[in-house]
Amino acid sequence: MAREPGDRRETILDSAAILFARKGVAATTVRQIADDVGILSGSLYHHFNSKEAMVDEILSSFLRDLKDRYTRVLSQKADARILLHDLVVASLEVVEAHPHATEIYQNDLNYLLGIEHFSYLRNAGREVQDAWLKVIDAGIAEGVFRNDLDSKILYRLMRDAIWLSVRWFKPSPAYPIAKLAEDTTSLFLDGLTAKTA
Amino acid sequence: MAREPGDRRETILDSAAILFARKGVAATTVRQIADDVGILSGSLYHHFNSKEAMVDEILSSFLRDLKDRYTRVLSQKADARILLHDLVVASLEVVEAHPHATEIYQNDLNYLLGIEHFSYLRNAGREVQDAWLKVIDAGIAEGVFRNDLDSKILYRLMRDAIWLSVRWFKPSPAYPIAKLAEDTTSLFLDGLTAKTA
DNA sequence: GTCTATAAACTGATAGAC
DNA sequence: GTCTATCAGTTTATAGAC
Repeated sequence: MAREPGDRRETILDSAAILFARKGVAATTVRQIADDVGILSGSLYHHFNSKEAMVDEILSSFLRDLKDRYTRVLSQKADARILLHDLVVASLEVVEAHPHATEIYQNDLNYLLGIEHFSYLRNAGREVQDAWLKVIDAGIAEGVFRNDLDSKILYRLMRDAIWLSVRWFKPSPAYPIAKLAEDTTSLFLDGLTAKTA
Repeated sequence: MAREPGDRRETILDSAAILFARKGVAATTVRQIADDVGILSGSLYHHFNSKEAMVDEILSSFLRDLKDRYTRVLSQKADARILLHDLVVASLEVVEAHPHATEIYQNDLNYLLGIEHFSYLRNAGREVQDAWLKVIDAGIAEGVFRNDLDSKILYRLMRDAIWLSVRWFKPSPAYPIAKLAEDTTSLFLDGLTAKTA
């Protein structure tokens, strides 16, 4: 098993992401990251310019993946119900692929937005919103979705329910990610009320 | 307008709560709190034993209020649909009454649970969950709610959507908190799909 | 690529004057 | 109740040896 170049960087980023997600970026010290990797804190600066740079790299790859998947979903021609379902699936797949980055984004966004360098996160959030609003508004226009609820409010309610699943959902053979996507979509599309058959 | 005793404590807690909510507990320094109040950091320790003690007081009054309101809701005899609606209303009223505490709880729970003193927050979360599960499970048993979705998953999806509204919802005359409660309940009970009348 | 050593700034908190 | 002054510990980050 030959080690690739850049392997070391990845090891460090993995440790950092786990710690950032568990205790928050501000409360995680470079010493703790170095301890976890098994080196001294000064050595981290051979690989990264700063603690911020580590956060940046973690969040960037997360957002890149998210944007790609959303673009793929929106490129389909399909019923708004299908597209909404596919956005849920795409989101949950990103949660699965980047659980720590997702948690950092959810927990520390306010803190990061206070740092000049991370102001680009505001645009990222806006692009995600645009994707959802496109689908929701199309559904309303087609008469597939109700028109008595504000689409931005619908988006925000669904967004938070979906992304915060990173805090509690652990996929298992009995309840895999695909099943959570089905159940979440079903709840949002059809509601909790029992069918009076 | 006579100043009550304890007024000063409240002033400090208000500043602290706003800063904790905006940047996170770990990233907020006692100096920043003191600056915001208009005193020096050492003077804070005449009113509080530690930074933790401030967080503790902010979260305690938040959780006390929440628990009281949930108890009042559950003491009613009513249809599960009504009780679910009332839990939503109670939650959003607590968000409105304690916006900063709500945000601190949502953003910094992981960090706080890492501090020995805040382990009681785990129980608080469990009690909230119990209240919701009681209502959801009763609704399923009565046949009012669907029985094909796991009640714990339903709870978590609704919980995160409701509580995270603290991050974006600002009540206005045109869209007051009661309206958000109606819309949220309506989405969860009836879903997004248009009625085919 | 890691370590040694350390700088420079910042942190929560304390003691005692006023 | 606030300020002055300060402590002891911690923080991110750097310079240079190995």
